[in-house]
Amino acid sequence: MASITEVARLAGVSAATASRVVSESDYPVSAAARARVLDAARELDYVPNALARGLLKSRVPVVAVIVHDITDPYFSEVVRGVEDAASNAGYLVISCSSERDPVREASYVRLLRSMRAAAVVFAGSGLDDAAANAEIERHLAAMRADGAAIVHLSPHAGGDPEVGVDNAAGIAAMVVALVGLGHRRIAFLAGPETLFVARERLAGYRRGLEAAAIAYDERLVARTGFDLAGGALAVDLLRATEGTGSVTAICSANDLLALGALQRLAALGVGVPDGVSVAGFDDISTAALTAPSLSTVRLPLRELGRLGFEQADRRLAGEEPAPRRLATEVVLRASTGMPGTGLGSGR
Amino acid sequence: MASITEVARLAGVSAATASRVVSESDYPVSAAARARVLDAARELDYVPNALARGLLKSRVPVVAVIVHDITDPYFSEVVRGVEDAASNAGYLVISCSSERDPVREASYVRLLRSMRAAAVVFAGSGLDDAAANAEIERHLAAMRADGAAIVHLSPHAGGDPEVGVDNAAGIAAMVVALVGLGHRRIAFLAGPETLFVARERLAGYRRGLEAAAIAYDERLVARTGFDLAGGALAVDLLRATEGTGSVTAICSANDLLALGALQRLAALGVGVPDGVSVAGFDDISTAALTAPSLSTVRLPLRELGRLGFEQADRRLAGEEPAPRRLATEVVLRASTGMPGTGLGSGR
DNA sequence: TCCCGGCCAGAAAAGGATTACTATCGGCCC
DNA sequence: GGGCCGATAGTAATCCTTTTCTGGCCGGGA
Repeated sequence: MASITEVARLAGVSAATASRVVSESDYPVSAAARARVLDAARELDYVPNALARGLLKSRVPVVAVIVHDITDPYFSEVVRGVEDAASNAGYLVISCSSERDPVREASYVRLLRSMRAAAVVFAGSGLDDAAANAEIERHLAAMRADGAAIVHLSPHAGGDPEVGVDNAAGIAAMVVALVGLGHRRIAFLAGPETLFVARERLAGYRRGLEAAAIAYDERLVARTGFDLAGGALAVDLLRATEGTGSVTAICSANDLLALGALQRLAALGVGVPDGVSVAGFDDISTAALTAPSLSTVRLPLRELGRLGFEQADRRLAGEEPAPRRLATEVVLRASTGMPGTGLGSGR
Repeated sequence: MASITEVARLAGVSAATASRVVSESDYPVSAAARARVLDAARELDYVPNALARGLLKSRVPVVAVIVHDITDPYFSEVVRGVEDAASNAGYLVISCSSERDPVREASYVRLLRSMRAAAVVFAGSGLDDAAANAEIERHLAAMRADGAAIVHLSPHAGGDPEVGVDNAAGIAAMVVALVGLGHRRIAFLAGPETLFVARERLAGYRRGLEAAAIAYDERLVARTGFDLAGGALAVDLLRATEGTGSVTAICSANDLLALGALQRLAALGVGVPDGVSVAGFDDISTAALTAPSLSTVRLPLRELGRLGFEQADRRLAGEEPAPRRLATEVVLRASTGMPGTGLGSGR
């Protein structure tokens, strides 16, 4: 591969001049020299070495997105949003699936630090795990000191996200919508307690109940993993609990839980929504494809990613942009309806 | 951020010695010096600069995956497979959504070249677009000459993939399975003609018909985009064609097409499978979640990604691994059954 | 005529790590 | 005792680009 030196030699100028031309510096270069350099660069198929450049600038045009799992439609959508904005700005996007494993996450962040990534966007919620967060925070501090931008899209140990959605308000709105349909016994699939975002959503559930003057009943809250399997398990847990037969609606902290519940309910012969109504949260692309199609709360995921990059970009430019909070929207599809026969029905 | 020089100074040794310790070279270093260097590195929170290292080695521990769209479950699954294998080997994964736009793809490859990515894995099928492929090929040639590994997981302009599946055999097997259920009039949603993989799958459809001694009928083949919208459109196209009312099964070149068809058929009031049977291809995670759940051909997508990285890794190690072909498997779910009332039924 | 400012070109240093090469020292063989 | 070898340590070159600094040259003002 040709280097700037070879381009300079072919063009009959110094490396400095060649560099000024190809990197579009505003240092003045005569038109003649400029043309010769451009010709030489084309001739040699010159592509600048981003590593050499990065070594000097202590930053390489790469933004990383830390997700829990790239195959989760929630995260792939966010990553796509980051990528749309980032590629316009000439950045590449690294995606890291941490599987919610703090050790993996830490080793990713270390690698990103060693690569001098310009920015790190944390798409997933942080975990409440002090020991693990310590190492991550050490790396992040070093990166920040070095000029990198760190952006969170979900609540985390360090506080609120720079760009995010109002999770509590979103869930509360769904609870209110369910109440509007006539439901009074509404269960909640809460996901894991260690996840900050899950806590916010649980708080939203409580707030929604409060707004409807319905008493909070701990027995109606199922805490499981944040995925399909967790949703199925939650249904079983709920049904095994005393006093849940009269539940007519299940509100979920995310779509995957709701989808898992849907599958399990179908297997159990509980109709949806004529037995129980089921609502999700996130509006991942699959939600509209299931049968019955899933009522949920739409999060502008791609937009979230786009704004996440934009926030990072402005930070890199030395600005101090204000935090952003995006609006959510309740989307009622076929999985919710008037109160039915209840969770206790079916086989 | 501390450099190796500072570590060396604190340890009271030369940079060379410090480097030999932290990079685990097999050059002999006394136990005493080694311990002092390790202590100093820990003390200074030293993390080697991957750019400096990469500048020297002309390669950075990054593997890129070129996909059409990371939000397509097919691709996110493949990317995840690459990542699983790559992160074990200490690599980061860059994903690039080209949107099947050759210009975008070319600019991504250029960026990867400038970054000295160690490997590029093309997850999606190539497009038959000579002009666009020329620039890409120029960059790839330079990267290969520089020691990078290029791996394709789908057929492309340059020929067969290094790791891939037998698309034709997979589709043919599904056609045979449909024939086994009693179908004789089987339509095919082919996707775009310009996509190499779509051509292979169409060939598989013809081969399957041939095996069942059914004449190929061009009117039963719908060529559209490779996504949900394409599937819906294909149903409309088919229904607008003379002589398709008797079609009892729709075989699709990928799951997204089949899912789009499913949605459209539901809207049209054509039952599945009692009106027509619908079959997909790929077995993306959504396929099992729809209603009716989608019969399809399972591709080991994650495994494909894993092996793609492994192939790249072995190439980087100087080996010349043999191409791999992975087996596919017909998965019959609820969207297929005995021949029904036909595509012409419904509203 | 002399000096100064503007324009442009180039030399050289810096950024961080690796490695080929050189150097030192103790010990061993003849 | 001289020469040589093995084990370590260090020096310096190298990867490629950017940028600061120096300097040449030309035109214009005093």
